[in-house]
Amino acid sequence: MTASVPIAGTRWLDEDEQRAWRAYLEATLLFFDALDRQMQQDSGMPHAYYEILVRLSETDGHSMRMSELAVRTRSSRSRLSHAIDRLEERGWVERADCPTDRRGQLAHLTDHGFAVLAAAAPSHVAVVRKHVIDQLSPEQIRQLTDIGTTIINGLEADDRVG
Amino acid sequence: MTASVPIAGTRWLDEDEQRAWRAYLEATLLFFDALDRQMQQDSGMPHAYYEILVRLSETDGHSMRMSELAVRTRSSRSRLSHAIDRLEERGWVERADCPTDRRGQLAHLTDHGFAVLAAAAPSHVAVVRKHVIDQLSPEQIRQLTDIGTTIINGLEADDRVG
DNA sequence: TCACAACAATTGAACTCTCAACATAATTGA
DNA sequence: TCAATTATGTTGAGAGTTCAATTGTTGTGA
Repeated sequence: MTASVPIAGTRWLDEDEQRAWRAYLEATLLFFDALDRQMQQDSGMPHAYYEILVRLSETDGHSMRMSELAVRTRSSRSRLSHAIDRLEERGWVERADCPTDRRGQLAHLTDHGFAVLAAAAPSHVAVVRKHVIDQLSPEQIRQLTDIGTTIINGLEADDRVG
Repeated sequence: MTASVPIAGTRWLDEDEQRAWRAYLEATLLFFDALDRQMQQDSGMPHAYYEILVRLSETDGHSMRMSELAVRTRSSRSRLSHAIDRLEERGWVERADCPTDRRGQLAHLTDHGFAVLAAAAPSHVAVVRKHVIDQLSPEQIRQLTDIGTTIINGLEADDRVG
């Protein structure tokens, strides 16, 4: 739908906006498909699972509350819960009761999980570099940081309001 | 995994690159989740289906070959085939034999499908505007276009090679 | 012309994600 | 103190995606 189909009250995208949106959309569709395919082939897990392992590996004790982990990985609680099920089946993560809140659960990265993460990391970085980072100038790296941060802030503000 | 875990031959991301990648990743995870949720609530379809209808609506005759439609929507053939199944069940799209190639199939947007698309468009544009376009300056809109286009070109070149 | 490769599209199973519903525990405030 | 509210996490069903295998068609080179 374009500006040639006017509907009262709708501000359509102008040509520049349309191009930006399509470029962002298509780049993202293509890249995330490529990323997931590569992660699946090289490391036997989807990218989302890799990010869970990364987040756990960055903490002291390689453990984190489920709710905290969901926020950090930008995941829903339900998605995380299912994902941790799969990761537990593979022995990469274990669940433990939270000592300070009986509702809580801790996700803990096992030594095996850490080894799997370490093995997966190089090819993951290689793909991100090849298709994103190394394609862009240092200036564009800064621009992408600003654009991404701005979008995140807007979405988080929106979240807090409704 | 960071530069603090050196592995021979791997070029890790430096701090600026790391920030850019995380900002892009998280903005995209948050935004596409929000977009899909909104599309599902307001229009009863995932964003990917909306894009299929848009592409069909942009052609003369509201028809396109499956393979062509797959390329334009940055979709796999399999994904598209399943998606068209669902869209056909709802009466928004119909399949027809291709007159020039007996292997081929045409996807055709029905009048009902077009009406559904027209009804869905305003709230779709509103979300894209709210969370992306209206958050960015005209300069950032240009930057995002360039960044996205660069990434697309790299991925397409990679595709042609291997 | 014919065998063989490449192309177009589909299929079904396995997997991931979403959504709503649920169970349990902590917190709030009257 | 205790009922109502809020928070944490899980579950199962339904929906979408992926991957490999399959069918049928077209193109190519000997």
